Amino acid sequence: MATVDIETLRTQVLDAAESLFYGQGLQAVGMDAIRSAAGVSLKRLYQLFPSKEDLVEAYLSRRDARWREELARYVDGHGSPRERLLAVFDWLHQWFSEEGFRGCAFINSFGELGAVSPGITQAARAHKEAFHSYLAGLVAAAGEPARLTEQLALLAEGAITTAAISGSPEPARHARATAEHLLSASPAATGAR
Amino acid sequence: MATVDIETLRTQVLDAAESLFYGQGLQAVGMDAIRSAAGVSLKRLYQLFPSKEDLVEAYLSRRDARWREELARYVDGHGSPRERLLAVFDWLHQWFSEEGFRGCAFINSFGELGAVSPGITQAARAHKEAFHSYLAGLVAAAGEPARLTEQLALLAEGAITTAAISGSPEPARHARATAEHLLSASPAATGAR
DNA sequence: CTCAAGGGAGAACGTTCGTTCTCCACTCTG
DNA sequence: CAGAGTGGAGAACGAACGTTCTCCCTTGAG
Repeated sequence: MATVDIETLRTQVLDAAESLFYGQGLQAVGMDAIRSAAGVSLKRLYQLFPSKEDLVEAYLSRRDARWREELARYVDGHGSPRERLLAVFDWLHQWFSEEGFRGCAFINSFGELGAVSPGITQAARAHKEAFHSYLAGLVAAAGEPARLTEQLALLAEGAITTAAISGSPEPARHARATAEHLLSASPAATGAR
Repeated sequence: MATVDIETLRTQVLDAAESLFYGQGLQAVGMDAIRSAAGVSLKRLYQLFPSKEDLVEAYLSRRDARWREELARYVDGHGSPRERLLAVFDWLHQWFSEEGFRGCAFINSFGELGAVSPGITQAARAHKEAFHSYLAGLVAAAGEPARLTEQLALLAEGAITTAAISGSPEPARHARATAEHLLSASPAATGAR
C-alpha cells in the first residue's frame, strides 16, 4: 500500500499499449516498446499482464468500452431521436479527423490476427454486435423500422474503412447524407425538418 | 528453355502465397511455408521474388486484378444497367459464401501493415479507388446521379467487413436491399420493375 | 566415363521478440 | 548500523523468421 497503486500502473501500461498497438499494429509492437513507453520495468509489466495476449485482450476490451462511451456521450448531447441517429455520423466524422486515426482497432486486429487468434475474432464480433445493438436502440427510439438498423450499420462500417484507407474524413459526410436519405424516405420521419 | 517455364513457377508460387497470406495474414506466414506449399526450393523462391515484400506486393497486385475481373465478368452477365448495379451485391454474396472467405485482402493487409509499409497502403488505396471507378461507370450507365456511387461504395465496403467479422454472407443481402431502396428513390429508376 | 553446371534440400546466420533470470541499489525494520 | 526484501535495469535464453550458403545429386556434353 505504500507502493504505487496497481490500478494506476495498469492504466499507464494500457495507455501506452493502446497508443502503440493502434498506431502500428499488434505484431509490429514489442513488449519492450510498451515497457519503455509506459515507463515500467519488464518485471512489472509481466506482473500486470502475464503475456502479450493478455495485454492485447485488455487493450481491446478497454477500447471497446471507451469507444462506445464516447459515442454515447456525444449522441446524448442531441435532442430529437432523429438528430440522435444522425449524430452518430457526425461523431464518426470527428473521430476520422483525429490525428492518428487509423481505422477501427477491431477490424485492424481482426485482419491481422483473426485467423490465428479466436480471442481477437471474439472481441471484434462483440464490439460490432454492441454497436449494432446501440444503433438498434436509437432506431427504435426514433420509431423507425428495424430494418434501418442494419442499413445504418453498413454505412457506418463502410465509412470507417473507407476513411481509414483513403485518409479522409469525408466518408462520414457521405454516410450521413445517405442516412438522411434513408430516414426521410421512411414513414415515421415525415414532418422532421 | 529446357527448364520449367518461369512464368509457371511464378504462378505456382503466387497461388501458394495467396492462399496462405489471405488465409492467415501476412506476418503469420513465413517464406518457408510458402516454399513448401508451392513445392519450389528456397533458392528458386528468392530467384523469383527477391524478398518477402516483393512477394506480398505481387500477391496484392494479382489479387486486385483478379478480383475486379471476376466482379466484372459476373456483372457482365446481366442485362439492364439497373440489374448490373444490383448484381454487384449478388456477387458479393457469392464471394462471402465461399469457403475460407476472410474479408477483403486489402483491408486486412492495411490493418496489419499499413502503418508500417507505404507500399501496402498504396495498394489498398489503389484497389479501393479502382472499385470506386468501376462503380461510377455502372452508376453513370444507369443514368443515376454521381452521388449514388459513393453511397453504393459505402454499402459494399460495410458489407465486406461486416460479413468478415460476423462470418455470415447476409450483409450482402441487406446491402443489396438498401441499394435498391436508394435506386428506386432516385429519379432515373422510376418505371423499372 | 569424366567433368562441369545447375538445381534442390535444408543447414546456417543474424536479427527480432516474448519471456525469464540475474544482479544491484534502495529502503524499511530492529 | 546490519540485514532482508522489494523493485528496477537490462542481460540472457529459446524460438521463429528472412535471407544466404553449402553440399550433393542429377544431367548433359565431349
